[in-house]
Amino acid sequence: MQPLTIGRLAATTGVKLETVRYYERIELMPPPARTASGHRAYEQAHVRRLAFIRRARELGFSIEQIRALLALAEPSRASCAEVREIARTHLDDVRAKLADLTKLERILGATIARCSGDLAPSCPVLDMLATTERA
Amino acid sequence: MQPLTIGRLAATTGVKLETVRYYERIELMPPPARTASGHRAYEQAHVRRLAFIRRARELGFSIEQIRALLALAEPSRASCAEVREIARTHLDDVRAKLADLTKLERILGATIARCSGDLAPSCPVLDMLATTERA
DNA sequence: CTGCACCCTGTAGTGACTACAGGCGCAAGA
DNA sequence: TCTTGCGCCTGTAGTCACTACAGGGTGCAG
Repeated sequence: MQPLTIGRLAATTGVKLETVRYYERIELMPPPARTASGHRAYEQAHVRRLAFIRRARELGFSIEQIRALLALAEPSRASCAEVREIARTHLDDVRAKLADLTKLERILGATIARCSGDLAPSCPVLDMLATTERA
Repeated sequence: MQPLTIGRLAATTGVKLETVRYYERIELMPPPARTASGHRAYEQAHVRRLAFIRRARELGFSIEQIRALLALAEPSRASCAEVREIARTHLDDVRAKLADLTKLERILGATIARCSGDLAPSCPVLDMLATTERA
């Protein structure tokens, strides 16, 4: 298997080129071999690792969480419980955000619905934002 | 009406002291008068404006959106349509995030449910992350 | 050989704060 | 009177996860 350039790795995994370099800088990705001229040369293992990272980021895991997940995935995995713990913590975060956004959606939706958009004496949106503010 | 110190303004509106100074620096809040010794002295108008900002931030409006809302609220040219446009744009954002999070919640929830936490041959969470296909 | 896409490093910018560092002003307790 | 301690001041840097340059070098097709 031929090594890939950073551009090919980025295209293959759907991660931006600058982001790959960023992941290397923060030591989330291991530094690859270099060609004689200093270009990065990636192996298949890098593709797998970066794909894993991308998927986890899409699912909203933080970089630090991914670091932990990768560490747990590395050796002989008797650590499924720890993995589940990280995932459950993240799920709790997601559910909290979901609850906030749902409430928000209701408030904003109801307020905007009351707004005619015409030249009205007062604006329901501004009224909602300011019970005491006028000017 | 006595002017307030920055600490009192912060306590009254529930905005942190450093955040008040930050809002002044980015010109979201107008610079208040100063006492002889250089301490900030706030009027009632500042309290109203900061309360408006806080409410809007709670509802997830960006600083730039709030800047626009405040500009529209300033004179008596009640351009309710423009205000509604900003609010509707924000509502669209909220709904998009809501959809993403809902999907996420489903995937994470289902995956974790499949996880025993015991010593299993493979971990469903890691398997899901290692899978490139989109769910 | 001349373009031009690709790669390199390093730094700074994003949003919306938050956290110091290092100092001054002012009122109350010993 | 001293001192303690809080609250205020400025300015800078850190957070998170990138993203966007600036200013070059490399590699290959035409």
